[in-house]
Amino acid sequence: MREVPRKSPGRPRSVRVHQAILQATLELLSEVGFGSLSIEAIAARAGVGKATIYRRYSSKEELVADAIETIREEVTIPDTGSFDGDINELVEHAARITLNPLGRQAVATIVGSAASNPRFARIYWTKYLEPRRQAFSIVIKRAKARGEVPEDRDPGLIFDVMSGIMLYATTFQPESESWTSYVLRALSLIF
Amino acid sequence: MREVPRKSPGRPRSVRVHQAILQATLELLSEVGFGSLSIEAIAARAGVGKATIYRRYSSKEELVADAIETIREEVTIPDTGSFDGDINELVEHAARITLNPLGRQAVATIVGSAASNPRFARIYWTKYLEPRRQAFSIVIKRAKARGEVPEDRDPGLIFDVMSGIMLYATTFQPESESWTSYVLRALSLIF
Amino acid sequence: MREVPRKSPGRPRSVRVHQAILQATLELLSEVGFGSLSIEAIAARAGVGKATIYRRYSSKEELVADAIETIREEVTIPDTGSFDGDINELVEHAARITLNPLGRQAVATIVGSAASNPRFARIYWTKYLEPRRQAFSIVIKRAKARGEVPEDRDPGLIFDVMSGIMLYATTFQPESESWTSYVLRALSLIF
Amino acid sequence: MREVPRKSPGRPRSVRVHQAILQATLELLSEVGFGSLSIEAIAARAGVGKATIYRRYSSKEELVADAIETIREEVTIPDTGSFDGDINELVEHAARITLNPLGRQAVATIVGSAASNPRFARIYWTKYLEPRRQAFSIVIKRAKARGEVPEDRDPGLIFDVMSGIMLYATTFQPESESWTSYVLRALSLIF
DNA sequence: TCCTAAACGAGACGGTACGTCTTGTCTTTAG
DNA sequence: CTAAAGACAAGACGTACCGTCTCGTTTAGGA
Repeated sequence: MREVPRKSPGRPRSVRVHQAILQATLELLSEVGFGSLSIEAIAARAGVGKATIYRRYSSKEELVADAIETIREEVTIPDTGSFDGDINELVEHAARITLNPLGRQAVATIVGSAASNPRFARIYWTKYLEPRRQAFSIVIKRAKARGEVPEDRDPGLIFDVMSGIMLYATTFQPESESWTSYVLRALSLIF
Repeated sequence: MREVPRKSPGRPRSVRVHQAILQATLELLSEVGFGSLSIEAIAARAGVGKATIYRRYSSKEELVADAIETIREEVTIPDTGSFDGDINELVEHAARITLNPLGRQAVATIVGSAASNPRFARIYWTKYLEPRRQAFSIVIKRAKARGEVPEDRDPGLIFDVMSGIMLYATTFQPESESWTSYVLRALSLIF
Repeated sequence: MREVPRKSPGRPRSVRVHQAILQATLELLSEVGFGSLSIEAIAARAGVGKATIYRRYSSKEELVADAIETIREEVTIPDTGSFDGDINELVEHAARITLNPLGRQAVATIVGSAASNPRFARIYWTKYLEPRRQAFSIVIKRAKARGEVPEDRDPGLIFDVMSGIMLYATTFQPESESWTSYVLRALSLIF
Repeated sequence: MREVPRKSPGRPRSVRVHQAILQATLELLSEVGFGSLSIEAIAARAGVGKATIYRRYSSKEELVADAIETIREEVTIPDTGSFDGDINELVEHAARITLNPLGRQAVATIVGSAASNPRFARIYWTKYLEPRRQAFSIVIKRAKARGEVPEDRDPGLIFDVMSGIMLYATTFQPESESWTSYVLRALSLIF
């Protein structure tokens, strides 16, 4: 993004404050969940006036969406030499995100808001899933070259099915089996 | 339903009131979503005192869980003669539930609450998914008998993957394609 | 047909709460003044929720008007045997009210609000001044009978002039002289 | 037009700004009253930054006191040839001030603040009442010379009683009679 | 038929959080 | 150095619900 030379008069918005708000939001999100998240508490924890938050975001959804964005990690394209190895690495990476409190709450927030607030799901799709979906096609391309995946498979669709499985596993956490091994077992059905 | 002969003294709880509460809950759930659902509004719409609700349910989650239970439809085991036909019927049935406002909100509620309130997901699992998972194994058995599905496939796992795909499709509603055709296309990857 | 005292349904409003609100209002009024009086503080001091106050009064003015009403003392008609004695007693009685913090603030509130809120002054007039104005005419009647006051004097007007003097003295508190002796000196001009 | 010759370094305070602030203050004072008067609104109407106001005045009271000062009219000493005529002129002059919105609000502000903020009443006393009180003694002196007022009357006290009557009339605006005629009628009691 | 006791509608209650507004201070750029 | 613009921490505003608590009024057995 181009750094726009500012002309707007008045005191500029504080970067420090911005970060304090986002951090407090993420902390509280992972502690109490989206439903019990209050702007009042975020402001208090961030040491900030409520108006300072409302100046930036017009709703809790918007704020949380922005906060969640900041924790998105770099898109990683595994290249272990085998398709199985690549998939393993992707799943383990997803597990690290999905299984800590913040990740769970983030996922829950997105899916929970999706029904009443499609814009919210859109943000998650655009900012998080889409880039990974793109990157994943490279993994598939390599696997096809190695003959590990049939040529006619749609990479996007494979990614979606994988994501669906992980979403399902996260929601209805299997009890007798680890998340990772369950997901891998389910994935064996498609490959 | 026959009234069970009770011994407890005093005025018995009104069946009419019970139903009014549940109906008002479902109506409001589909209108405003779980997050904006207020007991106050439910009581008002049902023409009931708040205490009457709290006498039955100790939390919004409990009430909604009970309300959602009442809309679960009969478990249907399709038997069209071919596996493809059976799957088609299942998906179309799921579409009818998932694509109306109430169904969407119900799913969103369950997944959204899953992170902070596992009990909620548990109810949905026990009351809704599990029975269908069981029933689905019959469909698979028939398909195996017809040679349409390999013998070593785990029916439960297939059901889970299908559910995952539908959950994903419901959350990140594809824009350019209908829910049903998208889901069927994704399912073609596993069969 | 007899007007049956219709009893409204629901929990009746608590008398204890009502009094706590009024008392807290008066306390804070005398401590911080009308301008700095906050509903929040009144609620806190009364140990009451804000909504409980707003249920009864729709504005700070209304609440304070009601609170001030409760401190109005009994209308006293002095009868010392002489007009001078009666006036003395009235002024001393007024002094007791006007010179304590609560009385000062009450007067200040009424006069300060009179410009933007005539209704406020009206209440004070109807509930406080009018009855005293009526009662005062008896004092004058006795004085006229004794020949201490000319027959053609309008009792209401005399009362108004007396009140004006006291209001003026209260507002521009003389420094070198006591309120009482100053007021009596001023009154000597009219009698 | 040239700015006033400066001695202090830096940009001099703008006279235009100063006047804009005072005018906006008076306008808003007469529109919404002292209680609802906000620095924010004054700054907005004057087209001025809030800090510019705070640089000049450290409180709303100070600002309003200064603003009210600017509207004080010249002290006029009537000389119609008769005491009655002089009084008539004084009362009519007072009516012009007291009966327009700004005058009413100014009076209300002064009296309303007197209880919690004696300094405020002091300003009004010093800047407004005192000079007129002095001037009034000349009117009385002439009346005494003409034999219209007894020699032993204290001019200051007469002025005070007159002011008290007017203050009272302004606060409890008589309904059935004009302010002026009511005041004159009341004054007839002392002369 | 009366008595007992819970259920019911209504709504008051002490609170929490909402989103907005104002206060007095601060930080920036422009003059 | 002042001015405008506006960000900032603090906290009051009046509203909406929370979950609990009286009220007076049904609505059922059991006596």
